[in-house]
Parts: sequence; C-alpha cells; structure tokens
Amino acid sequence: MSTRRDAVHDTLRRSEGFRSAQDVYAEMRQHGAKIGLTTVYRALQALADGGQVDVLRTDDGESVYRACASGDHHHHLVCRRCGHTVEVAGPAVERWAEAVGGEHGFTEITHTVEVFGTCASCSASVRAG
Amino acid sequence: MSTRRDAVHDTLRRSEGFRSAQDVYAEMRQHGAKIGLTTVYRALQALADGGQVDVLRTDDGESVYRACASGDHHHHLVCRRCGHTVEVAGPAVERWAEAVGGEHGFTEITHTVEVFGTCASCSASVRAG
DNA sequence: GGAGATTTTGACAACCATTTTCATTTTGCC
DNA sequence: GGCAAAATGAAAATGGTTGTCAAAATCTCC
Ligand SMILES: [Zn+2]
Ligand SMILES: [Zn+2]
Ligand SMILES: [Zn+2]
Ligand SMILES: [Zn+2]
Repeated sequence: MSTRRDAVHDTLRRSEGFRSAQDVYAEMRQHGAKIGLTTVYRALQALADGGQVDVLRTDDGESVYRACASGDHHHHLVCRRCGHTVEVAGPAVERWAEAVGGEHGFTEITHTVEVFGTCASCSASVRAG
Repeated sequence: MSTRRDAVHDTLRRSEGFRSAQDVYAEMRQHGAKIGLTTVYRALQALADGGQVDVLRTDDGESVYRACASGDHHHHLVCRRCGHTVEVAGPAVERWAEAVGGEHGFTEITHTVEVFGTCASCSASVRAG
C-alpha cells in the first residue's frame, strides 16, 4: 500500500532480532531515510495487525517487532544477551493450551509463549572473559 | 518487614484476578488506608522480587500483580472478559521449553507462558444477551 | 526515656514510549 | 490540471512508572 511501510518492513527484515520502533526509526534516519517517528509507529502497528510481523513486550514494557521467516503460528527462542532469535514450533504447547483451557470451561483460547536463554556464542564469549 | 507491604499483600490476596498498581492503590484508599501511590509501587515490586506475587504485562503495557495460592512455578489461564484466573501447572510445557532451548545450544532457559480465553460464566452471560 | 543514625514514606516532578492532533503533503482518479 | 481522500510528521498530550528529597517513622545505643 505504501512506500513507507515497505521501507519499515525492509529495515525489519534486515535485522536479526526484535527491534523497537525507536530503534527502527533511528536506523532508518541513520541510513538517510526521510521518515517521521509517528509513521514508523503506524507502519509497525499496521504490519503487526496484518500478521506480517510479530510483536512482543520486553520486560520494561517496550514493544518490539520482528519480520519472521515463517508465516505460520510459531514462538521464539530469544537470547537475552544479544537478541539472537530462533523461530520454534511447539505442537505440544498448542495442544496443551487448548486442553487446559477446555478443562476449565474456557473458550476462544489464545496463548503467549516465549522462551529466553543465553545462546551458544554468548556463553562462549562470557567464558572467554 | 513493613506494615505497608503487608497491607498491599492483603489487598492483593482479597482480589480474584490480576490487579494493577493504580488499581490496588485506588482500592486501598477507598477502604480508608493512608498510603501513597509510590509506596504501593515499591511494595508490589518488592513482593514480586521476593516471589510472593506474580506479575504479568497486559497488552497495553500495564504491569499487573496477583497473590497466587501456589508458591510453586505455575502459569495462568485468564478470562479476557472478567479477569477470572486459574492457576495451572504444565509439566509438558516446562519440558518442551528446556528441550527447545537445549536443541539450539541455549542455556539458562526461562520462559513465559500465559493462556487466555473466555470463561464459562462469561460465555453464558454473552449468550443470555 | 532520649539523642542521633537509619530506614521508610509520599507529594511532586521527571521520564519516556506511545498516542493524538492537525496542518501540510502526497496520492489516486477523472 | 484539479480535487477529494489518504498519508505524513512535527509538536503537544497522555499515562504508567520511576526519581527526588524532605518529612515522618523506626531502630540503636546510652
Ligand atoms: Zn516470529
Ligand atoms: Zn503457540
Ligand atoms: Zn500465579
Ligand atoms: Zn513454566
């Protein structure tokens, strides 16, 4: 629909982990893009609403976005040091969530699942001092 | 340690679902408690740090707290209409999170899991109009 | 009990990501 | 070109949360 939105989407695709709106905005400006912060926010929201990017909340309440390779439902294994992110499927979790909801008479079940850890290369650099 | 902290803890225990700091503050004042908002924030943080209450973030970035019955690791099934909350255990999920982290060389694995739905009584009241 | 040190409290200001506003610019269409 | 509708972005507003700092409560030792 819009050139701006595509530019935001591209910036996100070039990133490895999850990025905040402010983050994306700063990077785009750095690379000479002429875009306003408000538009970045709007583009990210639209992309998230359209399911083209994934969103999650950091511990300090910031929304961060990622253009994932998989369009199917999946979850994330995120390194809490470098942000390196792996997309993971979890059929067992999907079934569990549905089952636990059903057992208690709940309907229209949704769920949020995120896994955090320290990735191999970060572990290595810590050991190296 | 402090009377204020206990008062906050008690207020939370009397609540059914997750409550925000502002929420707890308003209720305490309503009941005549003489306490400041800053102190409520500090008490909730201390309780959360001590593992005496559970915290989670709402979609709009608000931190909400709950004094759960179980002191063991567990997750929550939350009604998105009335906030009614059930504490649920998920051994399968625990194992899955560890496994998926390990498979990708991650260590110090943690995870966040929340299940949302519409509870039976809310479904009923919707049907009743 | 009391002086002084230490901790806790809370009114208020500061923070900061996000949203709203609204005037300007760009786009879509004839 | 002309014009309506949509997009843009600078600046102001919002709102939950945190920082500040002086006053109040609590502890400590005599
Ligand atoms: Zn993803
Ligand atoms: Zn899932
Ligand atoms: Zn709990
Ligand atoms: Zn768990």
